[in-house]
Amino acid sequence: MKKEFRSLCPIASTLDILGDKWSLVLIRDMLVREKKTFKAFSASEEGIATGILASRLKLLESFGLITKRKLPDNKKENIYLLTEKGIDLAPVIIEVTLWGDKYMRKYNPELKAYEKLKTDKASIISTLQENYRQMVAKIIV
Amino acid sequence: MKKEFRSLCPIASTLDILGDKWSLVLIRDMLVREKKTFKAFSASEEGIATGILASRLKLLESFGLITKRKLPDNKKENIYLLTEKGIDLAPVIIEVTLWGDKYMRKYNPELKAYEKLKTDKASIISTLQENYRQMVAKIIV
DNA sequence: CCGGATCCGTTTCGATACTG
DNA sequence: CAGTATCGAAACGGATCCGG
Repeated sequence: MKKEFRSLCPIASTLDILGDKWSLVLIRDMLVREKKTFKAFSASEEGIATGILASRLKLLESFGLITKRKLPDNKKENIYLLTEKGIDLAPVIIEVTLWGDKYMRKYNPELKAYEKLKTDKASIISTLQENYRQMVAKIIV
Repeated sequence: MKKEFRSLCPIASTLDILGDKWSLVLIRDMLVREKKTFKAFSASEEGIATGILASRLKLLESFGLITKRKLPDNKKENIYLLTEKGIDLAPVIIEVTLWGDKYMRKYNPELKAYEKLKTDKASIISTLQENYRQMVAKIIV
């Protein structure tokens, strides 16, 4: 197993998308916290500047991880939604979260939920993804 | 489950370490490809500049993800090894790899190994980590 | 040679102000 | 409210240089 595996993991091209401070935060905001608007992202606790936010949303859209649309009944507000490609990043987000919980625990106030997350990883990921899909379905009719 | 989960995932602080183009590439090089020297990292297919490499290694060391040491029998060569904290990033690397395989497949020449990886994720991660620990044990005696 | 520091032009970031 | 404009600060990346 080991040898063949060494030539794998060509993650560099993937990190062109994920390898920055904001992309994963935005995707987590969408998937876990169900944020959808420029305003909501902008108000994120981590404090992203509007210029960076705009460029990051554009990048994510260009890579097909999110879509941008206006609702028919609301002309002024843009809605950003994850595509399946973006929703599929849930496992990455969960693993990063778990690692952060283990080694940067000072930033984490809620331990119980993490225990559950660790033991029930797969089902929680599926639930998270399914919930998001249903929310999207309700929005775009 | 959903509501309590929303306040979680404070990944921003974690992304101060992981959220850049090179950190995860270096950790993958160490863990999966067993690279250990400045020279080896420098020769990585992705082409990192020496200045960036030096600063990145220093950063990873300062966060306790890697250690730097000289072997007693070789005074000129520095050896960089992952700590447990770094080895524990294996799940993240695997998930990023799998996502990249699914959505950036043009960069991936070996599909069979990925199928195995997908179905056998947990055991492959353990094996990978255990192999690395044994290699480290052999080196530092 | 190897590890890594330094210099320098270019790119990107981040905060704030501003516009439709 | 959704972004763009601007500008100083920081980071990048390539090349080169230096000590052991």
